[in-house]
Order: sequence, then structure tokens, then C-alpha cells
Amino acid sequence: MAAGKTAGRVTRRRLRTRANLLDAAFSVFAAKGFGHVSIEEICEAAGYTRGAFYSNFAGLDELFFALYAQRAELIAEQVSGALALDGPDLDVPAAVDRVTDVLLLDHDWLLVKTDFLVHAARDPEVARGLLEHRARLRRAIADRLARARGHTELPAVLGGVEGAAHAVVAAYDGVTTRLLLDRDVAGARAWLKQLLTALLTG
Amino acid sequence: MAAGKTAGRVTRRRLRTRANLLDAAFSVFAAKGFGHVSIEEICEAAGYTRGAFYSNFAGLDELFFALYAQRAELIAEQVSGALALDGPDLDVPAAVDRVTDVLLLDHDWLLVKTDFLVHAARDPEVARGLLEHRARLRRAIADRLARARGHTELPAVLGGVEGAAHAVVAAYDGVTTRLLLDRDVAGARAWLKQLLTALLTG
DNA sequence: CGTATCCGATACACCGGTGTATCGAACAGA
DNA sequence: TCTGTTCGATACACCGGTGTATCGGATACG
Repeated sequence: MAAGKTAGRVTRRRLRTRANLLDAAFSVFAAKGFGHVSIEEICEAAGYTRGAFYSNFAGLDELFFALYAQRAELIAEQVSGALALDGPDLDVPAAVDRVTDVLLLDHDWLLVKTDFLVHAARDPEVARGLLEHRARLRRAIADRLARARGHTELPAVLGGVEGAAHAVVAAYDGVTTRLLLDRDVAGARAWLKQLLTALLTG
Repeated sequence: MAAGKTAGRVTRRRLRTRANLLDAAFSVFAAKGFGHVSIEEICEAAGYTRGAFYSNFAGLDELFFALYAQRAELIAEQVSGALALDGPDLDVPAAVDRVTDVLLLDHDWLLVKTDFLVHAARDPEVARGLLEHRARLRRAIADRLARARGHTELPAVLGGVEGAAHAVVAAYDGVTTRLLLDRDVAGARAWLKQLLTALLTG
């Protein structure tokens, strides 16, 4: 049993090993890609044996899911933080700067994220979860835009704040693909900034 | 030896098996994803044994690459065709219609394509090839836009036809991601059309 | 400190896929 | 039809990873 949370002792060591396994898994997944990674590899990278692994996770899928959830939550918080910084009126270029800095920082994260996307695309259950997560992000953007309405004009073609938020996410997805291939972080960031400001200040 | 082309007899049967293997591989890859697929699975799906496989391909990677090249070439031709249909002046909505119909037709293809992207993102050699392919597509779009300049105005914010072509590709990538998750082909197509026409007719 | 509990290392049995070597059957060409 | 070549099926040896059961050392808590 791995998920057997019988509410026993809280145990400190366990948390460390779990965290270590997750960290190691991140590196290994980023380097080789989910599907080309064995449990043993992760354990070796983390400095444990399979015994530790099976004591913490039911299998590769569960670990991968946990890993994604952890990191995605982190990113979401950072984005929310970056969006919250302004006052009631929105300084679009500045906000775009901050958000793109958060979103396009780590190439490894893009790799893992895309791996997870591919995984989700084949499992409706996982897809649902991912869609919800994306909806939350989109809503955060839409809310921020709505809060700034009146101060800043939005191009009408996109169809309101909801449409604009959709477009922002799509732009992010698009630039992710490009960045995965050419690894030109600076270029991607500049381009995304330009596109987003163009989109939002029409 | 698999790639041993000693320019021997042309052999007809071989071509059939090779094609059958590729077709079967497409289905299997789409269903399970590269990295969760064994050579045996593909052979079984195609109705052959591993002997046939190793006689035609050196390994999974080579087959996957060949498969991608085959299908990507097909798509590229279709897109070029769709772009060529208009006369010298460009009917943007109609062209967008035709292109999106080609690009967002097959969900399985999106899956395989994204698998390949993830693969390329970890192998600079493969990435180079994929970037070239995308550059060719982008250039086709840019040329088409340039050919229509004067008849149709482009928004200046994107930075000329090159910038506009970049934006079109990014929009396609973005909508691909979304479509992978929600599988709403009609919605995705409509949304892409709207976005593209908005982008290109500013 | 003592001890009950938890955690993770070790050992074991097992399986599925890999790649190669061989050989009979299918095929193209005369 | 006959023949030399090619293709792909079969058989074999092998390996790496999996999952489980067990046990000794670590850890929290009184």
C-alpha cells in the first residue's frame, strides 16, 4: 500500500524523502521525458532504492501527477502574485512584463508541462483536471482585465474580457511551442510581450 | 541491417509492408503515445512479426521519425494547396476557412505531432529539422500575405508580413493545445478563424 | 531512555520486450 | 517455368525493470 493514509504518525523523514523523490523526478523527467524514464532511474537520482519509492507512490503515473500538481500550483501562485501587484488601474506593459517573466523562466518546466499535456490529451480524467486548472488561470486574467476596464480599452474583436483571456492563454501556449524548439528565451519573452501588449491595447 | 540500401532490386512487397507498418504505427502512437508503445504492439497491429519490422527499420525512433516526416509532408502540401487557390488578391476569410479545415481536421494527428514536438524539444538535431519545416510553412504564409499586400491591409503592430506569419503559427500552436484537451473541434475551428481574421484584417 | 511504530533497504520471482541468426516462402526477371 | 534474390516468420538468448514480502535501523513520543 502506498496511498494508505490511515492518519498514523505524521513522520518527518517521510516528507523529506517524498520531496527529494519529487525533485529528482523533475530533473529526470525534464531530461528524458515521461515514458522514457524508469522508476529505478528516479530512485538512483534521488539517492534511494525502489523500496522508498513504492512506500511513497503507487507507481510512475501517481508520482508524475503529484509532481505536476506541485509545480503547477507554484506557478499559479506566482502568476496571481504578479497580477495582484498593480493598483485598481492596470499598467498593461508592466503586468505583461511580470507575467511573462514568471511563465517563461524555466525551460525544464516547459518540457515537463508539455509532457503532462500529452499525457492528459489521452486520458479524459486527467484532461478534465488540467482544463480546470487552466480555467482558473484564465479567470484570474479575465478578472484582472475586468477590474481595469474603463481605465484601459480592450479591442472589441476578441469578444470581451473572456475572449481576451482566452487569447492570452493561446498566445502563451503558442510561444511555449516555439520556445521548446529554439530555446531562445529572450526572444520568446520579447515576442510574447509585444504580442500581448498588441492584443490588449489594440 | 535495416537502412542497408545497396540499390538492389526495387521490390514491391517491401513497400507495402513498410506502408502498412507506418499506418499501424500511426494508430498505435496516437492511442498510446510514443514512449508507451512497444515494437511488438505495432507489429501486431499491422499483422506482421518483429522480423518484418527489423527488416524495414532500425528501431522505434527511426520509424517514428519516418512516420512524422510522411504525414508532415502531406499536411504541408495540403496547406500550400489551400493557400494557392485564390487569385492575386487574397480573400482572407475564405483562405482562413480552408487552412483551418486542413489543420484542425484530425485529432490523432495533433496527438502524434505533439509527441514529436516533445521528442524534438529534447534532441537538438531533431529540433533543427522541425524548425526548418515550420519555417517553410511560415514562409509560405508570409509569401501569400505579401502577394496580397496592397489589396488587404495588415495591422502594423505585428511587424510586417513576417511578424504576421509568426503570429498565425503561434495562434495555430495555441489552439492545438486547447484542442488536445477539450476535443471540441468545431469550437476550436471557429475560434481560430475568428482570431486569425481579427489578426489579419485588424 | 525505552519502546512502539514507521520507513526504506534488500532479496526474490517474474515478465515483457529486445535484437540477432537462421531458414523457408514469395517474388522479379529471363 | 525456372532460378537467384529478397523478405519476413520463427526460435533463441538475454536483459532491465517491476512489484512484493521481509527485516533491521531510524524516529517520534511518553
